[in-house]
Amino acid sequence: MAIQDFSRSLPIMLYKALDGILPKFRCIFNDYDLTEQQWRILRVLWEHEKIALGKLAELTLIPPPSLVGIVDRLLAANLIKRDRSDYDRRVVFILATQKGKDLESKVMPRVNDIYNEIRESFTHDQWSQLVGSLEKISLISKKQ
Amino acid sequence: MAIQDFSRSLPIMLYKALDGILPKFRCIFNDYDLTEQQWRILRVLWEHEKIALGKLAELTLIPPPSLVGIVDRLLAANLIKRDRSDYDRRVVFILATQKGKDLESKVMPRVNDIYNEIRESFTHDQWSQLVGSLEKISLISKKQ
DNA sequence: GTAGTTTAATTAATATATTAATTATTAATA
DNA sequence: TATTAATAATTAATATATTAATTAAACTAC
Repeated sequence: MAIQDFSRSLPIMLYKALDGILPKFRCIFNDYDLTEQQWRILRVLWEHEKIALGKLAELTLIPPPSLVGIVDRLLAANLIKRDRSDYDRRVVFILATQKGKDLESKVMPRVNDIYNEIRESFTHDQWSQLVGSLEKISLISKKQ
Repeated sequence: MAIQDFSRSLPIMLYKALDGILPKFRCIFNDYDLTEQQWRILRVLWEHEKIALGKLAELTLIPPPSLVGIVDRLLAANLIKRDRSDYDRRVVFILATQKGKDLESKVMPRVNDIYNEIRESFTHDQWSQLVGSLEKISLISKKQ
């Protein structure tokens, strides 16, 4: 099999796709002094009143060692709270403060506009094909 | 329009896809004491005898400020050389050393095996659909 | 030919990723 | 129960990303 062009390797294509859409979102986050990772954490907290740090790492795709520092900074910005579990003292729950909750109505509409703009540039069939392929790829390292 | 599940947002799906395949490649790079970014630079140098740092940043998708430090470390490992241009003293060319060139025959076959393994889990049609969609996404921030 | 502008690389400051080790707690087992 | 093993969070060390500012060189217009 012929050696493929590096620019058409799957990792590079995925990185380039991210580079293509992230700037649009970053413009929005920037207006609220949020980094992309901070946004991801708040985004999850708007759907979960209370969530263990490990579960938060899983849903945000942020590795736990990174998460600790990001949580520290969100704490300093008074956007979230820490709350150690009474049932299992190893577990730390993360919750949004009122200030953190209030951001949802400001940020989400603008973010959804971008989501829709992207989504609408594909047909329904193209989109479900894409979603299916990406899900398949994300499972590759899971099979033994 | 209904608020979509965060886990099905395009950025998260792209990140998850990367998380699905990168571990397979990292195992290989690890055997040669290379980081993923160092590998990307060498990968490009195996196709370009001599390349300006700016062009290297473009092809590897590594931002120039990061590239400076990564190049420093590859230099320390004696895998590449710096060479300032005589025609334009602002430009710095990067070249692989013999030691850097020698890695190609060791790393590329193993990397190509993974590429092929992934590629073969898709039909030709699915793959070209995927490539087309990713290319389209990567152009989004380019249009005014 | 000089002032102003652009460009390529770099530096600086801060945030995040990666990997390994550590701490505190809980679970499991002899 | 004492010991061992497993788990959740954290720390540590290093590498990379992001954004803004800087430096040096080249270009442009006057």
